[in-house]
Order: sequence, then structure tokens, then C-alpha cells
Amino acid sequence: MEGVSRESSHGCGVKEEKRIESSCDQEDCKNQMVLEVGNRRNDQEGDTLSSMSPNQKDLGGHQQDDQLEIAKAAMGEVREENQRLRTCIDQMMKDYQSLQKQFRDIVEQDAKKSSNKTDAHQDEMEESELVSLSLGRTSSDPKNLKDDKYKIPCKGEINQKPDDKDGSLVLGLDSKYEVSRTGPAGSSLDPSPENSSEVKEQAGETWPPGKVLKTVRSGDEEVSQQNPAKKARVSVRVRCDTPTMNDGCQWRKYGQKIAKGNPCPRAYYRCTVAPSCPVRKQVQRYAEDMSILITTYEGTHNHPLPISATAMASTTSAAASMLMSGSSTSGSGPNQSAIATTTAPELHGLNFYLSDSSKPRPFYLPNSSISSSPSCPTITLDLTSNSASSSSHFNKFFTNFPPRYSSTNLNFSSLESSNTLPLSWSNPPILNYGTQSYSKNQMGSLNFGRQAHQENPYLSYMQKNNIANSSQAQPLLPDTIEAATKAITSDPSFQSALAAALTSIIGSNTGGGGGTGTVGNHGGGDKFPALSNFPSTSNANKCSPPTNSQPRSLMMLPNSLAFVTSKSKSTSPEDN
DNA sequence: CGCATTTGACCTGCGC
DNA sequence: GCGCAGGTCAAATGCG
Repeated sequence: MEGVSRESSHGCGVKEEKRIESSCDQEDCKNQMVLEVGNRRNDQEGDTLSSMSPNQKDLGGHQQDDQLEIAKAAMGEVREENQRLRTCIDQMMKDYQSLQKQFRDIVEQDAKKSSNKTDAHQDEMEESELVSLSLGRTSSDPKNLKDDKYKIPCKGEINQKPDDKDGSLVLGLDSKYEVSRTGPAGSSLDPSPENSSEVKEQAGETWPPGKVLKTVRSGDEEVSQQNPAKKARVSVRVRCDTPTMNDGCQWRKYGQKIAKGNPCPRAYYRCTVAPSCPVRKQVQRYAEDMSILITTYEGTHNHPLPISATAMASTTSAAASMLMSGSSTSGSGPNQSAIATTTAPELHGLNFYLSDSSKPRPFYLPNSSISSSPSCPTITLDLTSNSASSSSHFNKFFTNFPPRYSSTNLNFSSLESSNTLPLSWSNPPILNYGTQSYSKNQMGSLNFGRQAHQENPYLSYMQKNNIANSSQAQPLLPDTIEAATKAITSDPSFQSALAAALTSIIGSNTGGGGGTGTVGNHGGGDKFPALSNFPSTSNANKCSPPTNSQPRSLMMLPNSLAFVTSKSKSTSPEDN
């Protein structure tokens, strides 16, 4: 993790602090700093005193005094610095707790709003969503637009003081709306159709237009949860030797097809946790690298989930919401859409591709197989953990991306190499969490459980960095993108947002809580809760997160009711 | 016997 | 209108 450039709102933005914040657990860092400072002091004293010979002491009495003075002065400086750092850390901790509390409150408020609206104003919501193109179940609430709490925080607000209850929400929830209101409606986005014919289709990555609507058959409950006009999809790439990855949910295979361009069949699964659950997923191996499994999720679960399943569900929901929100920032009207792309040939590293367009149009990437539907925005999480080529791919993506698209390609793999987050549902030996400090610091600090709110960290960052804001829809130059990428990867707030996403993927079972899960928060008592292990799996033959000892089958979200499990049902179709 | 999976048929949308 | 491709359905099959 690189040093960060974020300014502290309370004037503690010293470099040491920034480095510490991004590289280690704060509590540990506090001690570490003290130790380091202490060591420095001791070393200085030792160097100064013990290394002297008797002759030097005799001959250099005056000099010795000078050195002592110098050492004392240095000690004083170090002490001051140490104190300053302590103060900063304390302040940060306070801020963190305060923000956590605020976020929790907002989550609760939104939960109430959401439930009320879902029950009583479902039709109205649908209508409003159609207009606003905001998919987030709660964030689409127009009321939020007027809520000052949802304003985009300026950078400094990250360190908002604890007692500043009227200040902007530090997490920048729903900051998208700020942009959507003020943006120029993406008028410059006027994708030309000439490239549409060039669209190549890649199995596992293509989602034909119109399919979204077609798949919405399962009932009213789906309509209540998903935007009927646009259904975001989240595609997850993982290196996986087994037929499918274990995402903790129960799936029933209902079809299989040989997709064009890919010898590997594409399998269609339906969530069977609840009979009416609209969630479906497609599983297919990447044609050029069979070790890569592409799982694409669609829809939102309308039932309680096992704790192990909330990770992926939250992720997909958050990503989908982000996609939708990103598209809404284009502000071009109902036809705007978000298009996410996955690039075929280079899918190593932890890449996060998001793009949105003002108009429905597929686009083409050389050396890639990308096809997307305007009505079917897709976001891809590339967790294949090999980031070697991601950078070039990244640039390639933007180089070839039609300029009219306001696009976002978040290349998480460009995080500091040593701390690259090699997430994978692959077999445990492949897994590498990177440094512990990173996991703790970045992953645990934000852990959004409620799906409707998980989108916000992404949005916050994207808005803050004018990434998803198509109001700036200008041709994206590779250099610009590169710079933006750099900024993204070095921005701790974004990294926190990323942490939220990743935590939702892998940190659902934070252990101990027995169902504390990811909902809301982690009890608030955890200071920078550590990233927990992946949920365990009952089937070693399945691609699954690293196992831990937590039983996953019946771990429920706090607000969940017991859900029915069937012994005959596998948590994943490939259990057999 | 019940359930999940398989697999061919069918439906739908899109491009030509 | 036709063909193609993606997606879904449902009867057949397999398994515990």
C-alpha cells in the first residue's frame, strides 16, 4: 500500500501518519511507533555514549556535552513527533468510531425506509426507479437526494470530527446523486453505433440484450427488488479448478448451453434457497484459460442468506448498485446504461471493470471479447490474482474504449505489489491474503453488510474522483486514465471502499459473532476488525474460499429468519 | 422415492 | 422473414 495523499481534516496529515494508516493496523501501529521512537532514542544515546573511548571522554568533554545536547534535542523532537502521531491516531480512531456510528444509523434509517417503501409503495418505487435509473433499493429513494447527509464529502471530511454530526457523511453514501443532479446530463455522451458490429462475444461474458427483461419472470418480489428496466450483473472471475466456486448459496442447475466461441458449456443456475428467489448465475470457464472460472450473478436475493452466502450476495448487489448508480450519473435519461466489460485475454490481477454509457451500445475491445447490453450492465470482478498484465490491459481497455463512454476501470491490482490482494476462491494453497496489516486495516475498517448500502463506498469514491461521473464525459486519454488509476489506488478512501467490497466478498463470516455477519456493522466494538477468513465449505472439491472453522450452513444474518435447508440440496450444484 | 442433473426442444431477441 | 444465438423449460435420467 502506498502512502496516501489524503489530507487530514484536523491537521494531522503528517506523512508518518499516512503511511501508518495505510500499511498497518492502527492499534498496532501506535505501539509500533512508540517502539520505533524508543529505539531511535536508545540508539542515539547508545551511539553517543557507549561508543566513546575514555580518551575521547577526557579529550572531548565539551564535545561530549554538545553531543548530549544534540541527542537530547533529537529526543525531544522525536518525542514531540511521537506525541503528535499518537494524537493523530487517537483522533483517527475517534473519527472512525464516529463514522461507524453514523453509518450504522444511516443503515438503520434506510432499512426502515426501504421496508416501508417495499411494502407500501412498490409501484411508486418502480416508477421512480425507471425515471431515476437508480437501482439501489434504498439509495434510490429520492428522499435521499435531499438529505444533506448524502452529499459528497470533500476529501477532508473523511476525517470528520466525531462531534460533527451535521457534517457530511464521511462515507459519501449516495454521493452519486450529487453528480446526477448537477451533471450536464451526459450530453456529450452520444455513442456512435459504428463499432457495434465489431462486438465480439465471449462465452461467459456476454449477456444478450433484452435478456434481462425476459428473465424477470419469477414474480412480483423480484420486481420489488430489482429495477425492471435494468438488471445489473456481476461477473466474478476466479481461478478455480473445480466446476464452480462455492459462494455459500444453494443453486440448482436448470440449463446448460454451449456458447459461441467457447468450447466450455455455460451452466445456468438458479438460487434455491427460496423458491421465489430471482437470483441466477451463469458459470462458465474462460475459453483461453480453463483454470479461470467466470461466474456471473444476476438479481438480488429476496430471502435471508447463510452467512457464507452473504459475501457474494452483498458483493454482487453492491457492484450492481454501483453499476446502476454509475449509469445514473450519466444523467442522460432512461436509455442510459452502464456497461461493464471483461477483457478476455488478460484477466490477471484484481481488476474491477466498470463502465457506463449514455446510450445502449456494445463496444469492442481489440484482444478482448466484450459484449454488453445496455439493459444489462455488467460489472466484473477479476479475482484471478495475477496482476502482471493488468496494467497494460488496463490501458488497452481505455485506449480502445469509445471516448463517449464515461468509463471506469478500477484496477485494484495496482495496489502496492507486495500487498496485492490475491483474492481467489481457488484452492487454499493459492490463496494469499497479502499482508496481514493490509487486511486488517483496509478490509476490516469498512464492512457493509446491507447490500443496499454497500454500493455507496464505491460510489463515494467514484464520485469523489470524478470517475463515474459522466458529466465529465470527455474522451479518456490513456494517460489520464493512468493518472486516475494511480490516484485511485493510492487513495485510502477508495481503498476503504474497495475494502468494503472485498470484505463483502471474503469477510462475511467474521467469526465469533455467530451471525453477526456483515449486516450493518460489526457491532461497533471492533476497531478495525480484522478481515476474516473465507467461509468454510463443506466440499473440498469445490472452489471455495479458504476454510475456517466456522460452520456455514446455518449461519444467518442477524436480521434473518431461519431458512430452510434441504439435505438433498447441495450448496452448489457441483458438490457432487 | 424424491431430488438434482442432464439434455433436447422451445422461446425470444437481434441482425441481416 | 429467416437464421442464429442466448436463455429457459421440462421430460428423461441418475443417484442416494
